[in-house]
Amino acid sequence: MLDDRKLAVLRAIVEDYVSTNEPVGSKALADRHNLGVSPATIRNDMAALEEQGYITQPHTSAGRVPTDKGYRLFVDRLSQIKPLSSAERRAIETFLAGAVDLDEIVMRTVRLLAQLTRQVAVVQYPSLTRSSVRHVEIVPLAERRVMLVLITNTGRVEQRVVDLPEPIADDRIANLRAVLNACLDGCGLSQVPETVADVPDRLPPEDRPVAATILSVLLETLVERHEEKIVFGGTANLAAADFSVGLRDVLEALEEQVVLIRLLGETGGLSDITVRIGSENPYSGLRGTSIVAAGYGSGDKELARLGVLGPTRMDYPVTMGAVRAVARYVGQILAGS
Amino acid sequence: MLDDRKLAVLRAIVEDYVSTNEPVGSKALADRHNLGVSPATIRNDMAALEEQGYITQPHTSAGRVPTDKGYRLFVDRLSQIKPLSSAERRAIETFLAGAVDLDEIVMRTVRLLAQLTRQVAVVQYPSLTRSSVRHVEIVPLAERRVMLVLITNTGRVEQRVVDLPEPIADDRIANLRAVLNACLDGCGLSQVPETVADVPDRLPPEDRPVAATILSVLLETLVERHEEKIVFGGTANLAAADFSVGLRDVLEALEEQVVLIRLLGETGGLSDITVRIGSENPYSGLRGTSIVAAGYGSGDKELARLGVLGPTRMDYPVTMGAVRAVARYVGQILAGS
DNA sequence: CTTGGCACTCGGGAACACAGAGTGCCAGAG
DNA sequence: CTCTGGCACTCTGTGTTCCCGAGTGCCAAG
Repeated sequence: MLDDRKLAVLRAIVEDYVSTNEPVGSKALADRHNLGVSPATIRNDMAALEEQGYITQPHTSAGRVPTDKGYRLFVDRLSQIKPLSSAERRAIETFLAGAVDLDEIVMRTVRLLAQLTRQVAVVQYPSLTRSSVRHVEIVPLAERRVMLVLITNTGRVEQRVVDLPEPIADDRIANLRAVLNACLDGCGLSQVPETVADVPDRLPPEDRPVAATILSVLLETLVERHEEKIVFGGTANLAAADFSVGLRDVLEALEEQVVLIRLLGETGGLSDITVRIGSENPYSGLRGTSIVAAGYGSGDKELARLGVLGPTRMDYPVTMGAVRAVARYVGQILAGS
Repeated sequence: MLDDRKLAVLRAIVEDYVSTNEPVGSKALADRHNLGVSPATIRNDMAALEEQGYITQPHTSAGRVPTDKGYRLFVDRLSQIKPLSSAERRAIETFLAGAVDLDEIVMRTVRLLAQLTRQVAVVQYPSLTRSSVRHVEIVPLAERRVMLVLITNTGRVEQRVVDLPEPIADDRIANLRAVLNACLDGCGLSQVPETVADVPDRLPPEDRPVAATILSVLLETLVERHEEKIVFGGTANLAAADFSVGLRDVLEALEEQVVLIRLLGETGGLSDITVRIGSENPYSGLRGTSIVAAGYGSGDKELARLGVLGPTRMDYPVTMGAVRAVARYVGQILAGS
């Protein structure tokens, strides 16, 4: 059905279209790639490719443009991920290494990705549900008010102010803190609900009401914050792409946390790269855009995802290379801190 | 030089141009506003206004458009800040009241402002330098590693991992924490450097090296984070405005923290509203945009600033009203938490 | 199966004309 | 001195027409 030459033609079309942003015709193809056949032959192949929905012409007698299906085939079978240059690798490394805390790691990652790919970058904070507890701190603020701080092994910090039902002395707080930490240290966040069930039993009866209040806030924090935290940057690159049409929709989508999270998608393997092309992705405002995403994590556990978003007409091999590389480095940095 | 009628004409031009986005001519003015004079008279006034640089014509024989100088006069002398409707007030109140921590307050404020003004919203986190210490926490992570957590009276939390020169037992950490908190509690962040100078003296000699390390990181955090944290949102509104030209520049400016901070500008009084119109603002990429900003804070102290950014052709009275209202409510919320 | 030739189609730019909105100026009235 | 109506002038934006060129599909021959 699709012999090797037809595939080569499709590849050539995608490459040319990506680099020139103009519909590509049979003559130009024959000139720029040495396919060893004449334009007429290419035209026949193109007719076949169009027949099967891999390419299309914007109007009669213009060149051909890849369809989403065409890009899909290209990504799956016709392209190889392009590794970064060693200069780029070094740049990533030094740039990320300068970060002092999680916020800064994430922020720098966004900038890095955006700059490297000239696209919009999207980075998810290490997921709460997949992290574990490193420490729980209870800080007295006023007689009947404490701040609850939860620190995860990924460096993420959640804090909440808690109003207590009754005043409580500092030493009782200290005890509560010790018990909590004893129970929870190293506990996976998803196990926290079961684990804390034991806590009241280990406390003197008079502390239990206060503990209950604090624990309920703790659980609430976990549940409520189940919605993942996510940031993006590099929107200026959108304006540079010829986008204009639909730009508004894209910006709107980016500001919708929910859409953004679904966009990054479910996890594949840790260094699997997910590509969603145009209409494949789950939000109609993003019909003209593709998403290239990957998971990152330390060790072999995926903590969260990151990726870029750009016009379907993007340089997939290069973009995928950049996303993969950044994901790996972020994983390393997180593991080391 | 500028009699009342000329000012009325200018006001009418600004209002019409803002609402229609088309150069406004003498006839249209005479029709839509009852100025009581004929178009010819208005033409004479317009000639005078143009002479003095308040309005301009895009090309010969088009209507007039206000210049930056014209908007300035309008804002300073011809307009009154328009208060929000009570429905809007209620909406603000309930929306902001639902926030559980500082991050969420800021995030919601951004959304609120963006939605209310249909413009890009910019909100600065309560400034570190103008806050004071509520609590310092030192959390042991490993034998020679602790996490330093700094909580401010505005609810802001800064954390840093510190590698220690030598192992240290938990009870010594506890002592250090107690001393630190005793010294720093309630201390304005800008006074911290002097205040911590005493700390080593109050510690047993063997703890001093460790304390020195921790203190240096603490000071570093204060200095380094002197750069203020700032977020924005509502960029989709930019695309909706006819912007197109220069949009790229605007997006770039928004992603530059430094530019953004200077944009919000120095503090005036607490409920003073600052307006920067077009070329008045300090960044060339923003020639076509205006910034409306205000300080917010609890009590009478300004903690930080917030505002919106939009095309110079914006509805200043309404925008200023929204910014002022939001700033006040945010102040209240912060004071209450 | 490939190739060169050929007629056909269509989009986009250039040239042009035209209507409409708006101006500036002037002379006369209040 | 100020306001007004009239008038000639000057633009821009839009619609029309025309033409070129790129690119195609098809066909017959190698």
